[in-house]
Amino acid sequence: MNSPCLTCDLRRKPLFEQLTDDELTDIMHSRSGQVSMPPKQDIAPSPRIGDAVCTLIAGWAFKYRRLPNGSRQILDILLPGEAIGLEKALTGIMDHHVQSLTPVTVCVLDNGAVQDHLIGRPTRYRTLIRTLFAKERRYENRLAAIGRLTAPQRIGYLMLEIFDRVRDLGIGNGSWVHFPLQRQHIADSLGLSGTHVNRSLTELRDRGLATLGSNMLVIHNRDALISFACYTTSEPTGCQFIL
Amino acid sequence: MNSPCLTCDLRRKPLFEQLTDDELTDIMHSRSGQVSMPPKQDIAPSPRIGDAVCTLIAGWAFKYRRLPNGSRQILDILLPGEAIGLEKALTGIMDHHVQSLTPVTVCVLDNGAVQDHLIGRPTRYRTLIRTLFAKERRYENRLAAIGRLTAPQRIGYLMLEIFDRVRDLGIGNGSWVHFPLQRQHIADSLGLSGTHVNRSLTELRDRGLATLGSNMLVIHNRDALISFACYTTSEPTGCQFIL
DNA sequence: CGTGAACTTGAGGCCCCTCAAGGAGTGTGG
DNA sequence: CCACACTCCTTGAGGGGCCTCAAGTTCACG
Repeated sequence: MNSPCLTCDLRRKPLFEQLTDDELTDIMHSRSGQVSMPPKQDIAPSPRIGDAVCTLIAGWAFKYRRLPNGSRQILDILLPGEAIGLEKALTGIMDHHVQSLTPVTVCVLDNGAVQDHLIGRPTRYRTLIRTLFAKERRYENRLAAIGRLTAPQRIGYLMLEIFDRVRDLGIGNGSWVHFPLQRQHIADSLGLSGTHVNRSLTELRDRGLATLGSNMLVIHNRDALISFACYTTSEPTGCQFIL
Repeated sequence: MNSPCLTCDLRRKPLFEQLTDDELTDIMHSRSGQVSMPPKQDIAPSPRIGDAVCTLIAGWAFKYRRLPNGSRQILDILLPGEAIGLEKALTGIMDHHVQSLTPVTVCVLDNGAVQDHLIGRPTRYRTLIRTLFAKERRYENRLAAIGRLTAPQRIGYLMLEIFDRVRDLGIGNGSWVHFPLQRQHIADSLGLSGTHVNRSLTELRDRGLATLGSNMLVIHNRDALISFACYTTSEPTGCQFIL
């Protein structure tokens, strides 16, 4: 039951910090199970998982918040390897929801055990801090995009950001990637309306920059799209924290 | 020359982590000096400070980025106690500028010494992580505000956020605070134009919510403004990291 | 008193929103 | 096999929020 961590392919990817045997054993012991869910389900908080920490090991999800006026703001897209609810374990606060975008599988961990895991492991602290700084940069980029770019530019920015993150994970293939976000997800990520996202997508296609087909994104001219969307290409973060 | 840290009033404020004598001595030794600058000057990177880490000990500043199309996006307002350039020391990357908003004073530290300071001090690591999570929440709030609120709502949100941060620092006084942001600063923080900020300010005043006078913000009806601006009141973060 | 920066106010226009209806694809039940 | 429902995508029309450009006003400062 606790063996999967040792043979987990995801951890081995060069994007992530490579754990020592000691660390791996410790994580394994704090693992309480594995849960799979269909798309469009709230992962956290949820009846099945509560507000425990978990690691997304397969599938896509997104972090979002709902405003008093009913609208939804998507805060981040979550890819395999990302921790869900870590802030709940470490700071006691979790003021957003996480919903699955595709079928997902998560590893559920024990909150207290995660806190204990970090104690006495300064390397892990340092990696977590680097990862948090990287996320801060991503938020800053997003802020600049939403605040200062037009709709087609924002969409181009989102495309490039996701494209690069998928590529860094090592699951990209040339100039196209799997892209399970619907129009409304893009809209809620970028402060737009669903219908206008659609119009902007045709503009991106007509300009020969990128095409969004059925769950598939093709980038026709990366350099042109980068300059069109004012994209700041981010150098790989070194190693990313993973639980 | 190195004694000021021991008598520094800023560190004693309850908002910040209280350092042990050992930690304080260590910080003192990595201090290379103190610099004062007038408003509207770039603090980092700058000829006088380079890209060294420093702590803002008096005055207001802001973090910003300039886009290829010439526009400016303000990423965050910096208040006394905030570290400048910490990401440069810990991750090697610093892709924004910091400019003074009022006359400021910063304590300049040695980059390498700051890295060494953290090693072997898990409590400081933990505080830094909590502070980074808190900043992540602030960015998420800002993202939701810019993405999903109207101009007057966004401005109300910014007012409340700054008001609360100043109050948490212990330098607020009842229902008004010093507020050195100009129209254009507000605009560049919230993805608006300077002229429209002005129009929105008159709306906030006409609604009896808040008035922005010469470098002074008065909040007339806090509860009404909170509900108008969809503000999520943030519980104090416990203790904030300070160098 | 002249100068420059910031604030204020107006006019016109565009980007994006809202509302609405139709089309395409998919799963379900008869 | 087809009708039906449901979701998502697409396209259109109209309107409003915010932008841009521009001129006038206030204020600090030399």
